[in-house]
Amino acid sequence: MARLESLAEPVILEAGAVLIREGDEAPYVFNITSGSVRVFKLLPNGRRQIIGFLFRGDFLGLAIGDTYVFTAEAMEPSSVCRFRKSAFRALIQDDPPLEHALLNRTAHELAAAQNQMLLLGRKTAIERLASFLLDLPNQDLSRPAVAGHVRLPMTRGEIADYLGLTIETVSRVLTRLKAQGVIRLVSQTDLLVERPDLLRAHADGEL
Amino acid sequence: MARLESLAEPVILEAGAVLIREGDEAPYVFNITSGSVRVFKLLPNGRRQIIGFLFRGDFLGLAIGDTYVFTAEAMEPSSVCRFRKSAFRALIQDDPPLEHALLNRTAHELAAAQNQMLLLGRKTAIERLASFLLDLPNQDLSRPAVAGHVRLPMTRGEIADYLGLTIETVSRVLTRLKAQGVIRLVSQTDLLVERPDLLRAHADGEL
DNA sequence: CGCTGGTCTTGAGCCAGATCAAGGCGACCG
DNA sequence: CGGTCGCCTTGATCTGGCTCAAGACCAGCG
Repeated sequence: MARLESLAEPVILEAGAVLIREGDEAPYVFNITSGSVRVFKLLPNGRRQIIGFLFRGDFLGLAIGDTYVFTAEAMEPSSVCRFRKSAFRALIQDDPPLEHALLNRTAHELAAAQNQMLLLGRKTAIERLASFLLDLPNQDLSRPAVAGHVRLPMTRGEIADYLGLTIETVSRVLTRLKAQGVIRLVSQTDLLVERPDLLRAHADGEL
Repeated sequence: MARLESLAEPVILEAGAVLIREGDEAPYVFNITSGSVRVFKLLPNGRRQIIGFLFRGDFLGLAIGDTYVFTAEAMEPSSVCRFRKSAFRALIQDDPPLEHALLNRTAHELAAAQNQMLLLGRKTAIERLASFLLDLPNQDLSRPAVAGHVRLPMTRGEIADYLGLTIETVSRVLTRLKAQGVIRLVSQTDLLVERPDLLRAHADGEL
């Protein structure tokens, strides 16, 4: 880790800054030190699929090949550490524990991607939202975690593009969950899960 | 590799045999030596999402955790090599090149999963089929590869569950592509791509 | 051969979610 | 504080793909 740090170039990003552009040459690997990042792919006519949301500690750009296969943008003011890929590879080369940790992370990401494939291919809108709310890492480290409290650091549009829906459907389904007493909308970015059991049942497609 | 083989237990599977059952304890890792395997997840009411099709040489069951997170079944008479996970892990432990190769494979699988997320979340039925036909590894090793020839070793139902569609839609879209002169259906399991350019355009959502 | 069961195609109608359209609600700013 | 700009919500309508239904096409088998 100490050796990793010696290679790190810190970079400060403002909200909306492009970290990685799909199709560009891929000389860097990144590690997020603060803030949040959205990773997505685009179709020619502008349709967007968000692949994931990344937070402090997450790695980015590890994927193989000479060009990036997705775009990454800061969602808010953020900071990252940048490593030249060649140097990063060399470091991994003679640090088996590091490579092992990387394999572990990648395997976890793969499992998460497979869950998302199930969600995108076979779940209804309400099941997608329920799954999403349950999966959200309750990464609200600043304040004492209130039980059932969920922060949505992204916009409705980003949620929609992550879940393969439209903004309107996301909004309507949240309203529906509220009407059912499953959740309570505290503000646009905060909500309370009042019935975790029902939310779980929805997520698993049992209702 | 030689050491790998010393740990291998060969297993013969008939068509439809269950290799891995989601939720079961996960003591084994597998490598496919012949045939083909479908990997999928189920929702309580029977909806199925096929995560991938695996062929000779592919690894299976590497994912972390104590229980399998998906089901795997042989699609035809197949054979695999089985390794105890503990032994496999120990072997990896002191074989960095092997671990490196594994990381590489996993990273590739992750990239493929991300492409599939784009497909499932944002592509139309015709775009999904076009992408699928282009991605199919032309793994027809037995006969001299005819240019543009694609074999579909799986049923329409399996294609549907892989692409997040229904059997009927898969059938209709193939008929539509045929009517457009993009492909020709030679038999139920074989087709010819007559206009690769159009197929590519469809796959990228440009039509 | 004719039967049988599985798979595939095709048609008709329907519906969940998309699209189109109109406000509402803050947050920020001068 | 009034105005403006970005989101977000809500309503009305439309539609791509699903569902339901009926045959067609085999391959295997007695």
